[in-house]
Amino acid sequence: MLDFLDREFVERETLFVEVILPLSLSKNYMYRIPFELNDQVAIGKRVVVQFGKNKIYTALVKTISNEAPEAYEAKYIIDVVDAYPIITTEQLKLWDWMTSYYLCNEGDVLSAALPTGLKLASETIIVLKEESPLSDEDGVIQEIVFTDKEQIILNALTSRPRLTIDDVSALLGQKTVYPIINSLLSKGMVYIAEEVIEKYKPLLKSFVALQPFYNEGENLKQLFSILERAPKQLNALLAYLKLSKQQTTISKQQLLEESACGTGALKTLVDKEIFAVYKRPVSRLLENTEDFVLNFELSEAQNRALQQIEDGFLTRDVMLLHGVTASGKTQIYIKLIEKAIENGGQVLFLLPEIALTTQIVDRIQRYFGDAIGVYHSKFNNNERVEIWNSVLNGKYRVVLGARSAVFLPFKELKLIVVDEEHESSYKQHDPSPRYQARDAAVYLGHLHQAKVMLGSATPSIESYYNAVSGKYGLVTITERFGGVDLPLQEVISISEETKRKKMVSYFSSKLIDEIAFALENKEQVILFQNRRGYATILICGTCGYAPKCVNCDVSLTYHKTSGKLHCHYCGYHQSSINICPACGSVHIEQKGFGTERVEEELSLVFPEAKISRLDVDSTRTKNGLQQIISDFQEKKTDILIGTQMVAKGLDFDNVILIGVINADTLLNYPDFRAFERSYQLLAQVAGRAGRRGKQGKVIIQAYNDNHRIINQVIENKYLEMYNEELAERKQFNYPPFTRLIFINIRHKDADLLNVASQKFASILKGQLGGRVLGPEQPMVSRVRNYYIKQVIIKSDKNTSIQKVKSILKETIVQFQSEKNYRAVNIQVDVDPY
DNA sequence: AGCACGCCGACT
DNA sequence: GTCGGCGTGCTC
Repeated sequence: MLDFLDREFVERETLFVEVILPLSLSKNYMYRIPFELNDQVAIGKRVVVQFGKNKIYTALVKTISNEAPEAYEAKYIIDVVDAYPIITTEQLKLWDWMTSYYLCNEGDVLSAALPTGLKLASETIIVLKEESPLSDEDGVIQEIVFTDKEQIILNALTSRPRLTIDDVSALLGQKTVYPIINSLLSKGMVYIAEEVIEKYKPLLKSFVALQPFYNEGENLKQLFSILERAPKQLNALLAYLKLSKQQTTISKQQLLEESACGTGALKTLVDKEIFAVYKRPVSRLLENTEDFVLNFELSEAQNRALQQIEDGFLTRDVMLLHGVTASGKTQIYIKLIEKAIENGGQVLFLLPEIALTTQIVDRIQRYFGDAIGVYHSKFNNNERVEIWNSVLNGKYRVVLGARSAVFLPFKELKLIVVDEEHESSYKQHDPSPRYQARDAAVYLGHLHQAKVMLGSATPSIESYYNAVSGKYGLVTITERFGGVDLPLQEVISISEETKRKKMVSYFSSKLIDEIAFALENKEQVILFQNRRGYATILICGTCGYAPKCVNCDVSLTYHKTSGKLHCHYCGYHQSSINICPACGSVHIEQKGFGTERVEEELSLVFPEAKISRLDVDSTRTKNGLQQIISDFQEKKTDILIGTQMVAKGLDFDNVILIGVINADTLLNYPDFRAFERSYQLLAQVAGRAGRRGKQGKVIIQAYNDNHRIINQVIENKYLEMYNEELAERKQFNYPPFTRLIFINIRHKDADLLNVASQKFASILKGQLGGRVLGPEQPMVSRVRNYYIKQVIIKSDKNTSIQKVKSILKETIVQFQSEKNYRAVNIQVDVDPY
């Protein structure tokens, strides 16, 4: 008896879990496990918990312990969602690293990592009570008086079964709604409930099956005679029997297509209990069953590089492949991927977002068939959940993805490829976690003992430095695949051309001649202008007034397509002006120009040419991007004008000419990386020219035609650029010789912000001395009505960055504990590039 | 994030 | 006066 009780006691151990909630909270919360769920709870599973007064969330179990928290009584978890953990221990380690490295909350990481479909949250709904209490228990009719607002809600509830808090707020046109809802609640007219929304819905498809009874030969024979006088139904039966020889399950859709019997006949068959229709969840993901093995041979240079990479991986975990544009890096990746999956491993292939919509994905997908998954923002929730599960259960051996793919639940990761590793889109700027996916990938590789392959034609200074200094291995390819020559590159001085009156609009005579020549030969052209919109700003020629955004400290950009002035920071727009609102003058001038204007001017010069535009504005609509790209690929367009989007991993085979309309704006950007970025962008743009057998041509127009960066691009001198940049970085204490942390301090009140940021900087300086710079006014000092000040920490290599971060964290806590500054928003951006 | 509570200005 | 906006604090 005692024995039994003892065992019972052990089994009924009181357990507590620490969970991560999908909210930006600075700490995790503890819940108690009810005994009956003890053996269902596990680390990495989701649990349903109540947080606060009535909100329900799914949270993720991080740790389990048998120690009760002392300071408070823990709430019970409500339920366990998953049968198996959906998060691996490696993922939890990656999250921990990200939380401490980028100084963010664990909830931020969780929110970024999990597809929305795996996050549940409840919503408060208001429902009308069936029995309205217009009489009390004694049957006495009571007069209940409603206010107008209460009446509005009651009326709405007669036509709609339920209202959300937002609905009520919209209905009343006011923000504070709880007093009214509470009043209705106390009058007994409504009740409120928390509805948990399951965001992921499996796709159900209808299948058809013959009732088992007719599987007997005799019965089936009889069935034929029964259906003799119903030809359509007989057709359906025949079609079914035919299909069932080839496959085990037959969908309703398939049967209808095969037999052309119509839904009516099928329904009759179901009613007669000859057929049964049932629903089953199916995958939304396209099955790539075609076995499309494309065989290709590596060139000698590629083989050499591959060998060097494999040798390098024997002693190093990270290799950098520096291969000129069109040197065939993708084929090398494919060989590496092949070997990794042959050894039973999984592979993560990171690409910039835009490149995921195109050829490279196609190429790799054809090669690896249905073992490959693609993960990026184009997919909806449901699809993302299915991809997640396919990675988790090991169905996907290879995943191509944008930066967020580092969060997928790999179990046997053996190789990570980061293509175009220099791309700035690997860095997430907003919201937190402000992580750099390339760096996270290196850490992820470390966690899985996987090899990491970074590749680029124009490596970032940091990565190249890591390679040169021996932290990474380095492999270089200097020749293009198939021996295609690098494009002929030429710089045109805009000032010279202007002086000689040879500019037609924004185009030099040389550029115009080359475009004309290309069009005559039915070749394609890309023009690059790194500004969107029509005119950069409008300015009054009389008084100098320029329209500015009402929410941000920037001038508005004129967009001709919409006929409006747009703010590129907050999305604000207003109608354009013909008369200066300050002085009444009609002399409004347009300064600067963007892609829209280039498009318009070019169509005047080449009215016959088919021109399209690739920028954020033209790709905003769904499929807009895909459409523009495929039209260009299929040669439906002759000339493509684009912002830097055209440089990001897009491959076009028939482009013979690239024109850079104005290289100066890039070079003049006030940032220590401006030259590096300019080199990368120009070299990448230039690399799009002449990829299939033909030598391409690149024309760069600039006022600063003698700029060293332009010369280095033209002469393809990456190393020279690297060395000069590195010397500059060393001299002025920039990465890779120091580490940067940006601290953006924001508040709606400019004066308070000034005081607060001064105070914050001085506390920090007290701890970190000269490593702290600022506060300074950033280039754009107000966005969405928040004023911004920036404090920068520049920490040299001899200082422990871990120490700096913990001091920073403490300083923020200390600063925020002061009442006046509690509302001041502080955002930390570690490695802000 | 979202909800309660408490303070304060602007109107029936 | 009272309604509604807004700032502040808390959630295991």
